[in-house]
Amino acid sequence: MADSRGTNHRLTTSSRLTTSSFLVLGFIDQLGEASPYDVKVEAGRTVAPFWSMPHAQVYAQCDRLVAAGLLSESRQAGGRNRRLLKLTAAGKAALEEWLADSTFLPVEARERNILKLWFGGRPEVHSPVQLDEHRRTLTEYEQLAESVGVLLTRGQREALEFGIRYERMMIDFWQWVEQRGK
Amino acid sequence: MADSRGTNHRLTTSSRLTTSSFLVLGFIDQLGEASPYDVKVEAGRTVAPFWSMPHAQVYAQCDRLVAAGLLSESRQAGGRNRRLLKLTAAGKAALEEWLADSTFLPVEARERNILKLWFGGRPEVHSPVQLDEHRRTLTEYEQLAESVGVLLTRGQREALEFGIRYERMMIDFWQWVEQRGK
DNA sequence: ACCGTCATGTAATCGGTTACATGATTCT
DNA sequence: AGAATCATGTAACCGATTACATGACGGT
Repeated sequence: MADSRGTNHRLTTSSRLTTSSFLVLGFIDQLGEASPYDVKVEAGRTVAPFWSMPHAQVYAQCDRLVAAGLLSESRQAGGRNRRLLKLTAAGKAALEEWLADSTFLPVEARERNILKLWFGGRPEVHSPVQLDEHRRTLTEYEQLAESVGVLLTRGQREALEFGIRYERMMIDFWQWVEQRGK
Repeated sequence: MADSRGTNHRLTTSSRLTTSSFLVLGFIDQLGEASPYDVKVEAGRTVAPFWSMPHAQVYAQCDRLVAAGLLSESRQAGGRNRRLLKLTAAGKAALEEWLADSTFLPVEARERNILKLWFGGRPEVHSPVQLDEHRRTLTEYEQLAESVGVLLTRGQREALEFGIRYERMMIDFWQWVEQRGK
């Protein structure tokens, strides 16, 4: 919702760099050279649980970033005429600046089911479903950590750790909610 | 960002009820009768850390909800000509349905600073700032729980508990990040 | 030759954000 | 009387979502 709140990175006179922009920059940086499709696939494979982006948005961001001179574009000669994107010097600089910016941006939890509790939703209706799902997700993350954990970069492992801790916290929370109902 | 993902509550042919809609409905239900301004103030005072809404959005939602017949509107005779809004039967029904809907909607954490770790941001740049802020917020929440805890409704206390647990989790997480750097 | 999915977009729409604006109270 | 803030909006813009559309490639 409120992606433009907080620090503003100006793109053009009218446009701003959003977190989605930096996602795209970040992936193209990691991949060296990539098509919008590559970015979409990579994003879906990895950070989707934290920050998802429909593919239309990836294409839109690529257009904007090329227009702003943060990405360079070359067409693959034959075949599917893919757009091959690379970071320009300016793009690299913008990404580095973003990565180094430690400004605290308060995150709104946006847990709808907790809002429902606030407004009088019945815990016993919600907690079983929530518990099931969070337990499932936790298992998934823990298996990931066990199987491919050592292959991850430091930052990737840290992000996964966050996911695991988040799920554990949610499980504890919903158990607590359930418990105090008795 | 993606508020319309997941269960869709249809408002008119073209429009949907979003979480913001139910926030407005929920507050007007709690207050009995309220002006958009009352909703804005109440939202800012209470759920803002979980789900904030700029006042322009509150007014827009009120308009939509009145148009959809979920709110009834009457003008205060003298004075500031305030709009007094009440839930209609349909509005009450829509709110109840939402509250009872336990569908699990995966929440994207959208913690930008964790995304930065993913893309190679330096932990030692981020963790001190994050730790400071999360500790501050935790203290705030804990004091709230201590001072007004008993006055809260069950659901409000649960939401606050979530906030406390979230902050604790974040503090533990960033400490873990800091620790493993050594 | 056909079919699925790969890959790449476009169009329409909408909710949300930002910024501007203004009359009504209340306080000093 | 003047200032501050209360209360209520409007307008413009924009990013994001949803849905539609289509050529290219790989396997059978």
